[in-house]
Amino acid sequence: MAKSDTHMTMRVVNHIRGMIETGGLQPGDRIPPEREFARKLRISRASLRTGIGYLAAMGVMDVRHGVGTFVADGPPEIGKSSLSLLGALHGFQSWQMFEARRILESELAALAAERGREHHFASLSEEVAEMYATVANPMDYLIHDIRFHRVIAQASGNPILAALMETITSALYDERRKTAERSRDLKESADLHREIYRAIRSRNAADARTVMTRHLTMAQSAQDMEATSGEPKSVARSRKTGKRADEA
Amino acid sequence: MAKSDTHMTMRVVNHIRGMIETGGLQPGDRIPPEREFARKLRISRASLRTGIGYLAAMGVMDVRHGVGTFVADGPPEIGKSSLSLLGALHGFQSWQMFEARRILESELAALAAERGREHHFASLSEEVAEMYATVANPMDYLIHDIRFHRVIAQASGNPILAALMETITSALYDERRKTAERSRDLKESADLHREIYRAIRSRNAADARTVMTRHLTMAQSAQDMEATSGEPKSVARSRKTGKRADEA
DNA sequence: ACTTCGGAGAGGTCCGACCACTAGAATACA
DNA sequence: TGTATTCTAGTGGTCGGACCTCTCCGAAGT
Repeated sequence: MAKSDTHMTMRVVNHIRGMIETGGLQPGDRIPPEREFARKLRISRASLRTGIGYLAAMGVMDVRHGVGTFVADGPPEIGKSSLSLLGALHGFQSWQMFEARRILESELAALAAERGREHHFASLSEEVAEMYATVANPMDYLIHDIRFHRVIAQASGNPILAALMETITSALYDERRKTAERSRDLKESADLHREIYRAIRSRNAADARTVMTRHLTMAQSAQDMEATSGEPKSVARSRKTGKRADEA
Repeated sequence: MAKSDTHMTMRVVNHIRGMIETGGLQPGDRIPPEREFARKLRISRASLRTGIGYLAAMGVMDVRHGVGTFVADGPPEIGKSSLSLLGALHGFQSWQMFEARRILESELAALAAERGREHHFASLSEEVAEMYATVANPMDYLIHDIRFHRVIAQASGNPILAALMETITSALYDERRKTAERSRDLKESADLHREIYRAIRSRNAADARTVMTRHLTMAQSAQDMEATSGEPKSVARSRKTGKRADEA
């Protein structure tokens, strides 16, 4: 994991990495134009672009056509776009994604109960109110649902876990974004969110974790039911060998 | 997340994605040589390469100089090399990584207790034995330590969580790979691993989770102590604004 | 002021040549 | 015969330089 010499790609990556680690490059900053930067690093523009592409794929750089290349701003993203690809490749099952989400979010809720601040609680309260107000409109409801969970992730005080959650949930939505839930379910869902909110606000970590687990378990079975009645196929496809994960 | 038309990169990515999703491309398979493939897709070799580079950065493709380009084999990797970069960029704290690891591995241990199979238990047992045998050699000990945790991840039956764990632990080792622990600590560590093993083998999920949590908490304080006595600097550097993570 | 137009500057794509690496075939040697 | 060496075809890596497209913003026109 060193190879600073060969491989132009790594040369670029390490150079920029160094600029970031020494604080010379911060989120939102712009790097020099490709032609100029390439000249400075004594490499071709093509090679420079390879390196930048690598960093952009990992969410570290943000390339904007006609504008420039910037260090990524906003919340960190860990392999956000890769999980669905990897999922198709390794045949991830839907229940595995739900399980991962359930585990992450439950702990996130517990942490939020311990470390959340007043403005987080205020946001959560507001989103819950909006959820009740939009039970008749699944599209709008979903927006507040997502925001609710996102606020909890922020309130947990752990951006790494928050990023992991973001990765999984986006892959989950990617898989089945249709799932137009019925209003009756949404009412129940809103009730659960309210319970979660109360547990967090009263700093009851154990309850927050428990209710969040219950909420996500229900959400999973709801989707499973809908999937079963529709097309009974799983995410996984037939594979050449099904035992790759068992080797050392 | 569609844009199949413009952007050559996405055209390539989506094409290969399609080949994977329809099962026409499986792990280990080789894609055509760049020149030929580019001609087939009616795009330049350069554009094809940017697309492949994107997929390679996400761990979906494996490009081997002088040999060919293959669909990634082996266990899935989610942003494995990106976390340390992202960490430097967003100022992830060491304790946050430890916390994420603790949460993931604790649940992984619990799941392993529920779903582990005989051959997993056998592997765990063997690694524990090796750990006791190498308490005097931190270098060798570490190998078995890592393998022990990896077997648990496999035994959990959830490759997604396993991949996330892999991502975090590798970033953790990346940060401080020196930490030559003392033999006395290793003996205690081995004892804890043995306890974890026993809990898992006896299918006691609660105990497995508890002991794993204890183990990782101890490991963290051990490293913290060592770090404090040495250089009292944190992973984070000074930032322009410290409130980026709080916006909607 | 407001709108429109155009140009500067940035990234995106392409071409075609050449370099570097790998694996296996062909060859030389013991 | 068996083994070591060399050669070579095939494949990814790098290069430079031409040209296209997109954004932004200021100048000109209304």
